[in-house]
Amino acid sequence: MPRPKEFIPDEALEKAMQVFWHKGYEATSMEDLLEAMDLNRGSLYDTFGDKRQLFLKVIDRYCHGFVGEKFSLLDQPGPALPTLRLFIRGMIEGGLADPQRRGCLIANSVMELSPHEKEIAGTLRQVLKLIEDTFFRVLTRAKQQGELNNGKDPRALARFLATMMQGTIVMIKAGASADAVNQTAETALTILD
Amino acid sequence: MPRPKEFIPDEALEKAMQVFWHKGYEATSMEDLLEAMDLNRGSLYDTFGDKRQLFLKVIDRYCHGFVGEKFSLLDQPGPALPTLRLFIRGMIEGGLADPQRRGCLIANSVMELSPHEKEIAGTLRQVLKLIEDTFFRVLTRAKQQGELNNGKDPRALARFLATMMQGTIVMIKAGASADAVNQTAETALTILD
DNA sequence: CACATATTGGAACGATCAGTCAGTAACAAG
DNA sequence: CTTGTTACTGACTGATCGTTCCAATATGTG
Repeated sequence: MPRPKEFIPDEALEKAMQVFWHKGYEATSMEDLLEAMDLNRGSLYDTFGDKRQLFLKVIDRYCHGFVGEKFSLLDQPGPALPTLRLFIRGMIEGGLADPQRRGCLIANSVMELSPHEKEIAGTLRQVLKLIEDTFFRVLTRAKQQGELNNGKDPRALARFLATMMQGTIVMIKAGASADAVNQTAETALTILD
Repeated sequence: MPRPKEFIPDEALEKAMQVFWHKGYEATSMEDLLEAMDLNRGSLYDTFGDKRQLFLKVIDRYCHGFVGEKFSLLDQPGPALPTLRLFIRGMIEGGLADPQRRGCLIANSVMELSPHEKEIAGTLRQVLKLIEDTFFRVLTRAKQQGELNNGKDPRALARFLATMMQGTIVMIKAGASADAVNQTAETALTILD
């Protein structure tokens, strides 16, 4: 009996994500979102709540969709360490290829909001934990398969890789050259040897 | 003959820096700045120009004062590598000790503004280059003094350390535990062995 | 003491902010 | 067709944004 929506919520959420990713939370106005999502105020507020709630939904989508999809590659059986290396190089290549240098929505949001928005900060911390844990699993598997030196600590390495990724994102956003970023990544990866 | 200013510009700039550091550029209002700097609109605009110009002055101050001061320790004669290790550990300890977890004004600004504000982005890139070059000098010195393995590349390591620092700042802002951050730092430092 | 000058305090500007709401439109069930 | 339920529309709110402007004020010099 209700009148059907004239938009697909998930598609609208995708558009909202692009805007937040590109401009950041504060710098994104509801006007921006309405235009990008191609719907009107009432529909937006009815469907997604206010700006913060919408943003939380966007973060959730980014986490489960974008991040989850990419990182699930690491949990597939087969050689662990080479896959991990390829994954990290691919991640960096992707970041460098973006002409807008938007970096990573998670890192952007941590830097902009974590100190002030406790609820959002909690969500973001969970995502980072998820990333660390994925690295941990693949490193543990690498160790079991004899690909990783037995003296190495998978937890420490997982944290190291996660931190390194975030640092690389900062450098990419700062405008570092592809050469410098790649050299840094290769330097970091030597720690797995 | 003119009436003297009732405030010390440099002190006011210091206050402005604290606000920008804590809240970020967009989220800081002129109202916030007026209150913190304890002066009135006319004086602020006459002395520092508009918000962006004030921010550039703040960045400049942060770079020459805060960053310059700390990093100059690395250029002093004596043992290079141990000094570098102490420096990095001290940097991280300082970041963790800040109850507000403000991170680093440079990194914060890169993440918030670099993609959109070309002028500010240029200034920030210069500061990061300055940091990388300081690491490069100390590593080169370490190599000359036989403290660093001859096979190591000072430029690559300098970039690595700079990137690692930025990543650590992200993690600190994200609310990572001191243990995790310290473990990560120690893992990263093994690359100097 | 008075002049010249820069600072000061605050009113006011238009623009934009996030969010609200009453009125209209569209669908499905009875 | 009527009715109930939801979605869309767009004008509107009060607050806040960065910025401008000016009269009042306070100072050091002649």
